[in-house]
Amino acid sequence: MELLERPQGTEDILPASSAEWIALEDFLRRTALCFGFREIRVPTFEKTELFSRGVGETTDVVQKEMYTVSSSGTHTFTLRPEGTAGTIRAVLQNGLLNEALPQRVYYILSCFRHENTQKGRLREFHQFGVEMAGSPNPSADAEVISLAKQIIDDIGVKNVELRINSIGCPECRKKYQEALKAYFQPHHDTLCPDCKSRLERNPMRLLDCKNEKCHQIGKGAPEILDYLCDDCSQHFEKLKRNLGLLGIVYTIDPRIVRGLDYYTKTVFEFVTTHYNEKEKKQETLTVCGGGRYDGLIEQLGGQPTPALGFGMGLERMLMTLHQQGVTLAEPSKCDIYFVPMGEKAEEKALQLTASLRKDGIFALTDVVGRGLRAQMKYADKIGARFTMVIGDNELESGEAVLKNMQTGEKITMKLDETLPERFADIEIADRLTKE
RNA sequence: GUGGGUAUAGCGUAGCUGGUUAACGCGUCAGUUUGUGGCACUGAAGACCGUCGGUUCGAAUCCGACUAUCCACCCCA
Repeated sequence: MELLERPQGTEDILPASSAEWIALEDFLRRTALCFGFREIRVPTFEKTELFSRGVGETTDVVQKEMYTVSSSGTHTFTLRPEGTAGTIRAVLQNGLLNEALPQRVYYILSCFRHENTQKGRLREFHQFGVEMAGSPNPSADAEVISLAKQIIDDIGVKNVELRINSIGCPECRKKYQEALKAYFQPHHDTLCPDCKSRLERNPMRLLDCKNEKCHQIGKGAPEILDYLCDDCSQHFEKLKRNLGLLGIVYTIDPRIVRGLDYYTKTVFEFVTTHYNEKEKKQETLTVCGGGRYDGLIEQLGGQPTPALGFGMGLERMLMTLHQQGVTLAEPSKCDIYFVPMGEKAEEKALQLTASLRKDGIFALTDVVGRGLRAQMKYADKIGARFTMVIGDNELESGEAVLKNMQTGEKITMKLDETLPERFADIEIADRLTKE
């Protein structure tokens, strides 16, 4: 039954949970709009070079996690491993930076990374993200962060911590990396093998090594914040001030370096903490990560333009909500189910169902040919809120009984063209009494 | 790429000191006389016991490999 096996790291979103995804997406769209962001939709795949140049040749994402296919032989294409590169490409290609700046766009899309899967880590996962281009000002950073913050708070995720850092501009980083090398060099022999190679390639990566020895050595390492140039330093100070004004609590985490090369200055993460009863330890999960990438647009061939953004993992958001006992939405239930008995009644039910549907009511009737009892059972199983039996008696009298499946209450109604309207009133009243 | 766990109907499980028709719960379908669902009862469908190979008279059960999946490292959303 290999055919029936889903590829590793992918998920089916079934009818039972799709309502929750829709609710989440609606919420994201509404909130993003309040901050002036409008939706952009870009292709699922792009030319491979866009990612290798945009995301960075040396990153793990580019080096070993991309799904790359060649088609015509002249180009190779890659399923997007993140949303920023393609979005910026579209913004540049379509001249969106010629509109009033800053340009604000958001996206909801799936990303693909060939990783080993585990909890909260998929090969196809969904991301909500925003990008703002055209402002070098730290208040732009604060605005983007406050959008993420508002989403996380309003949707009801708890135990979330905002961690910020500045990794400076390329100049400060160069100085810092030299300082790091100088610091770690004497410890070279005690470092783990990974870190030995990191020392040459990307010394900043040593800082978040989980190896105990490297970790200990790293504790005394110089911090990037001490190596920021005046401009970067002032930028970071103003960001902190703005966050304070917005009442946004944060911690400074000098070890956030982020895995994508395009970041400059501000980087941040929203991290959830969750106590795992089984393992008896605190687990953390990044649900949102982002930062400023002032060099990316130029790197991709546009006019030098400062920009920033974030990506938010939707599976991780839902997972965290579920761990915290929150459900965003329940699947829709049938409003009314018609139970016809006999051929004539079937015809009547068919017409009634159609007329209710035209009024936007979720109405069903038998399409299997079941008897009364079986139909009632079916209506019960699908959670129908009302049922109406139609047989010879009803056809003759032109009246039928509407039954509230939850309360058992019965109302006699005329089977004429006013039925949809009158049913809608009853249905709304029923909904209200429940809330 | 590295390390560990798991693999039996749609789902959750039992069976695992080898022994013939693989069991149970939930779910699905039909029925308990065409006039009202939830409860109960009856019955049915549904599993080549992850795959391949080995040991044996005999394998879901023991052994090996592979694959998938989960968890952790790495890294990230």
